[in-house]
Amino acid sequence: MRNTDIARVFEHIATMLEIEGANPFRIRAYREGARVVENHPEPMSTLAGAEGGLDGIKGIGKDLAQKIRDLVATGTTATYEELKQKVPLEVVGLTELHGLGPKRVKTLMTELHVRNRADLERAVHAGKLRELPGFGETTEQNVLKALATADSARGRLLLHAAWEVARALAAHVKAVRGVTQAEPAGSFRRRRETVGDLDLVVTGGRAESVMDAFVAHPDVAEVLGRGDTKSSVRLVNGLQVDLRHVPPESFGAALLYFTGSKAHNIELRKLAIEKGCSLNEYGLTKGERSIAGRTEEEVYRALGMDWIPPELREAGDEITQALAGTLPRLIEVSDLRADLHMHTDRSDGQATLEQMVRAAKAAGYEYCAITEHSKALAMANGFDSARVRRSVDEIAAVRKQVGGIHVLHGLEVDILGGGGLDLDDDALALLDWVVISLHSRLSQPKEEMTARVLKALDHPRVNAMGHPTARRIGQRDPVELDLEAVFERAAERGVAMEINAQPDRVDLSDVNARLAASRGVALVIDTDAHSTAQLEHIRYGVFAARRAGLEPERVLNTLRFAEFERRIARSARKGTPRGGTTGTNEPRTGASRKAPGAGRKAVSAGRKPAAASKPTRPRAGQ
DNA sequence: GCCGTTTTCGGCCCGACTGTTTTCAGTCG
Repeated sequence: MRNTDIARVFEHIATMLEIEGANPFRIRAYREGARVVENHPEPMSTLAGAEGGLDGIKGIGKDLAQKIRDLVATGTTATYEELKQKVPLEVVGLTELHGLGPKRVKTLMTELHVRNRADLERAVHAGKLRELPGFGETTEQNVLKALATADSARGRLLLHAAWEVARALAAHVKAVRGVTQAEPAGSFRRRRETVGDLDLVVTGGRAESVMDAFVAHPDVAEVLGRGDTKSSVRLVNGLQVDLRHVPPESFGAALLYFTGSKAHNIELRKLAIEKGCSLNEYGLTKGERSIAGRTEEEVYRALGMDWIPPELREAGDEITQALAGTLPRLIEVSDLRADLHMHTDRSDGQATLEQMVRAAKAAGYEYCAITEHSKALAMANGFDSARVRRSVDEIAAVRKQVGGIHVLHGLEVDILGGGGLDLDDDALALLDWVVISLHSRLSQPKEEMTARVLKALDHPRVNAMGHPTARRIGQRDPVELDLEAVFERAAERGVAMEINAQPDRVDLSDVNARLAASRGVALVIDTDAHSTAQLEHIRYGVFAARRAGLEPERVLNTLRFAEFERRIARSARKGTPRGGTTGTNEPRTGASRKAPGAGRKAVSAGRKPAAASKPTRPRAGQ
């Protein structure tokens, strides 16, 4: 059982207790336990086996430790089983719908005998919700909307939820004697933000041994089918996985075929036909003669084009580009030199300031920005101006404690309802890096929301906008916002747009990031990490950027620190309105592109961080 | 249920917003 699985059980227990009306602090303890487990760098399954392995983990006491041991050993725990009798899991799932919390779900259960989604849908459509105490017509409409939103993501899993298990399965199968290659294909390989199912393409070894190993994997909950070349299973997390065993001479063609997208494949087959060939999952053939199929490169080459990264295979313009040899050099995680959005336990993060900075350094970054919340998020311990002033010294101290990485004193400032910023100008002037974000009043009508964001972008101290559409995949739609207008203004003002890498945000999305780049907007890719473990989520931001076709030059935090400092200082001078040209956002070619990542680890060796000896922000006073 | 503890139980982040009310409950973050 993985940490994420254990965390999910604790989350479920918390919600069940909430519906039952249990002691709120007991509920919180389970929630906290879930968070701690999910973000813990070591697997609970290992720790549970070792004597005292679970001791001293903050948030995990005697009781939860025992439950973790139960879960690891038996897959469940008594409390969970008992609660499931009273509150079915399907009912727990209903609380994930926006606008439905434990109290209303409890009412639905007792008053209307709602036991699952289907019951709820029937009740909503029959107009029964509005009659319930605490409900009304608006709430009924909101539930209807929430059901529709959830529908679009139904049956699909966040890429992050499939990530570990897909890689583990591939490695598991690869370990079978004789197997030479095992690759997850499908939308997983194209790095879409959610995946419906997983296709695993395998070659080498005896098919029978491969199938044996596959269905025996500990994460397999159910075997749906098993044949000579194909088997299907359902995993404990609900994901369906199909494995196909193919001969080595077909591996590339099969990988290509099962990676898709369907539209991309159709375009390729058309091209093959133009050349008098035929393309299918077994290979590219001309009459009886096999032309290519062993590798993807071989197939693409035979069709007269460059190999296309899976992220681009959506039948946009990638085939034209591949034929012309003009595919972009897509950004990679190793191109990034900074993470510019992260929280510590000073606001609502879990790690201390020092731990977070050390983790960023360990991730190989040359610089980073610590960006706590502002005071509008009271529950998150948001900073007011006095707290920001105290923070100046704290940041200075951590720069001394942890050498070898430049630490920017940042803040994630709330955009208030009218477009004002949740921090006064004097305090803003103390910051090196200002990210502005929407966290409240997310249902404003489009015109109001657009005006609000445009006003915020106009503030001269703003460097970037965090998770610009505030969506939560499968849970909350993006805000109503005229993105064209927002990108235009951002380009004018030199404000970067963030690709937030939280797996359930990925915001900007690939599509919107592409639009932003086409309008000359600079992008930043950040994790918004609330723990050191979440720094790894950066990959999901990079995936979106790759799907958007972004080259490293488009992304601000690929710049070396000195260049980055110059860039944000230049943006600061653009504070007063001027005839907007996007020219200053054009990529600087050359310098940043050479030897990606080469300088990162080297920097920590000797160079003293400039920021450490200069606590005031570089652009202050300009 | 966890933590801290001046060891055995008291305290545990709460403000904004919405939609329901007619003074506040529920939800969100």
